[in-house]
Amino acid sequence: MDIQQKLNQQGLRLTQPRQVIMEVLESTGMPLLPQTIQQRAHESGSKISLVTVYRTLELLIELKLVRRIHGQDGCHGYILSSPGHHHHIICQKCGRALEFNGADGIVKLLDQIERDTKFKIESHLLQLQGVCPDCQKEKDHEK
Amino acid sequence: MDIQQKLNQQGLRLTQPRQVIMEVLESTGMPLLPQTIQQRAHESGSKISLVTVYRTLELLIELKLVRRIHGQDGCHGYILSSPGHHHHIICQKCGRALEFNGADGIVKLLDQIERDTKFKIESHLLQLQGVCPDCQKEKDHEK
DNA sequence: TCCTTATTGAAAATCTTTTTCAATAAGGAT
DNA sequence: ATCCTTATTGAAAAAGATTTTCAATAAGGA
Repeated sequence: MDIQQKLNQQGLRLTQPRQVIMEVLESTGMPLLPQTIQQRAHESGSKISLVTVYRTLELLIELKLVRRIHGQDGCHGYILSSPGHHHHIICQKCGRALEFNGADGIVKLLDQIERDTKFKIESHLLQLQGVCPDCQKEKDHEK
Repeated sequence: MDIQQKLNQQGLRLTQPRQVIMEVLESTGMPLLPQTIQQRAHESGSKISLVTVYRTLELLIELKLVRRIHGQDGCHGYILSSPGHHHHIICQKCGRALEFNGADGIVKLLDQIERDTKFKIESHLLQLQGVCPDCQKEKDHEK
């Protein structure tokens, strides 16, 4: 089911701005701030109000097409997300993000924590920072 | 080394407002918003400017005495943190937070992810939500 | 092509966080 | 105990981020 259908299903419409915002997010593999999304849209020839960016992101999050990414400082970006449960690892150098699921490792970890803490775990937020393979190579060249 | 010493070490001072803010955080085991911290301080008889709350939190984070907690909505709270590396699990019912480290489970998980993604992992953000033992009991009573 | 109604954009409102600067208070020196 | 230096505070203002309002526009079914 594509986005068009997802929207129509709920009486919503696939509009120009919504398409453009999706394209901006698709063309970048990294978390973007609402401001940045607006800029990129402008650069590619579509003037979109910042208000619309906010509204669209909210919508896309509901549709599970986009996720919020948290920085240590609290400021957060938005990134396209494929369906299903997974997490993001973000490169400190180039900013690109990669999805991973690490499914069984996480399940084991959560089981262990449930035993240790006696909490019933309902949801988790896991986000990694590191250096991607490409940027590791560059680092080597510099030396 | 207590907070007094930590501060003096850097030419900083342990002031009334800083003490009060620490007390507020100590007396609650859950993440609080800056606003809420100010309110609690008022309630216990100390009028502190919101500006001071922000500044103090920033300082306490540098001193590793406090951590930021991220909500799904991006709005974040601040919570007291004991030294060392660990994470927080937050109860959805009562809001209380518990620290855990789950050290080896996490190390294994990160190793696995490094192998899978070829990223070099530098840091991670892990935060859990669930129901604490006490609130699980209450749930049973209701039934 | 028309019509209904979801959507957009501009401006204003709201909320959060940071900066500025004069007044205050911590804590070492006397 | 008192003085002095300077870190810290609070009030107001600035800056930034996000949301609301409302009239104008445009999607998509009839």
